[in-house]
Amino acid sequence: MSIAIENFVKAIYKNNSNDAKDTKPGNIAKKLGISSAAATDMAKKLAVKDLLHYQKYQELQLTEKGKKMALNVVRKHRLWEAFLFKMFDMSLHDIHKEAELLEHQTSDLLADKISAYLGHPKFDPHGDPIPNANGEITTIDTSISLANAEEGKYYVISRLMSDDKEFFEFCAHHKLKYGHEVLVSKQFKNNKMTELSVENNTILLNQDFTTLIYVNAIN
Amino acid sequence: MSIAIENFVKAIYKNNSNDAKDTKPGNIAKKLGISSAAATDMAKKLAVKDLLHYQKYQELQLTEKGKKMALNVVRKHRLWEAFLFKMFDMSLHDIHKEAELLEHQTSDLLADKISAYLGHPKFDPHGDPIPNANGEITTIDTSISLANAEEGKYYVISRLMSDDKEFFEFCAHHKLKYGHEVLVSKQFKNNKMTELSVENNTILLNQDFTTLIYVNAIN
DNA sequence: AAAAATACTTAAGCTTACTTAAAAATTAAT
DNA sequence: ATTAATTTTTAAGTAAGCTTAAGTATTTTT
Repeated sequence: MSIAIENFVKAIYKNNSNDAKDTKPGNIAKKLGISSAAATDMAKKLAVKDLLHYQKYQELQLTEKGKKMALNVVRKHRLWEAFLFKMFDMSLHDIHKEAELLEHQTSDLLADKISAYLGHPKFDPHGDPIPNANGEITTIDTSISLANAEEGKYYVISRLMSDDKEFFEFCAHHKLKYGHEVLVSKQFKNNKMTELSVENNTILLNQDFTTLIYVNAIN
Repeated sequence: MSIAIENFVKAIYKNNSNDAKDTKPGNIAKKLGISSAAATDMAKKLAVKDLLHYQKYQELQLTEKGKKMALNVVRKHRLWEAFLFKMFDMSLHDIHKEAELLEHQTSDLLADKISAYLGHPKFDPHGDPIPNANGEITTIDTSISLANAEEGKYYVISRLMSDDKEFFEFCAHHKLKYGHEVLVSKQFKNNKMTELSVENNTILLNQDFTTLIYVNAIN
């Protein structure tokens, strides 16, 4: 299957699993940076290949086959992220960009070798779960976004859900990294802002960022 | 530049540097597994991009720009080979196949990281020289093919010049590996065959293989 | 519930990277 | 040095993956 197809199927998968779920061609097109006409075309083509269900004007839905393909690509992406992160001193954003390319040119064999070398990790450096060789995600995500965190509580960062360069630069600069501890010092509910304490520094985040950072409470 | 272009330019480069030098479209086409019509088309296109010189019915010649592109791809290929060879337990042929794909999806940045991690190696696991970041090969190859080796002399294997699966399986099975020592016990000049002694075993090679294995004399 | 805005689909067309089949040039052979 | 064989080129055509523009359906707004 082509890179375009893999990316299309992956975009639908990520759209379903992440935020809300407008999986109509237009929204997928936006994520992929193509026209919605192209997305409609592709959707029809993939329906014939039994990778998704397509009905005019309806949401796109991956078939089991499509979901499996998406998870296989996601697996390779996240394994590359984990591997590059361990091996080389590169920014999270650079690692993401490399993984975005390498994921399509990696045999299942090599993916398994990487996974074994890393000790079959369950999460990548963003905290995203890594599907196993069968395309299954066995971990349960109990984390919540910072936007929904409770004032006065301590949390551990479990996920940085983005692929935006500026976001990662911000996070790196303010020590907002996977596994780090933060105190939610204040929630400004009306203004949808969150005040954090990280290693003696105070940071004020707006909703654009608080919805991208997921955390687990320390009990 | 596309994968097709990178592979085309690489094929010309390898054809020039390796064996003789029929670099007419038909021969390049054969190496790439495409029709010669397609190769002629591509040659014309690349001439416009100043990657090679094209004149009807003449040999294709890379420009400086084309050579640089080829060497950049070759560098990435050989770095991946060296890297995968070091990290994972995979056959030389499998490593070659992975590198063939990864070479086109690797940023210069990542290539440099891999090179640095490996201590800027000068050779890959086949003994092929690795161009530096400027596309220069600084090593001098003094090796000769087994076909031209002298009877009764000891040699060290310096290059396995192929990408054929059976060839590598044969080499692996008979301990014909980069850096290993061999004794050329007999040259059957009329039959173009070479008898080797490798770790107490005797092997008889025909010309198909002796021209692919390069060695350096032990003085 | 009708009008306006938005979004999806269709249609036509483009580029890349191929193909096959025929025509033209080169190379090899007698 | 012709003829024959081979190879290269040209020409026409295909499929993938896009584009823009126009048409049509769906949503949203009032």
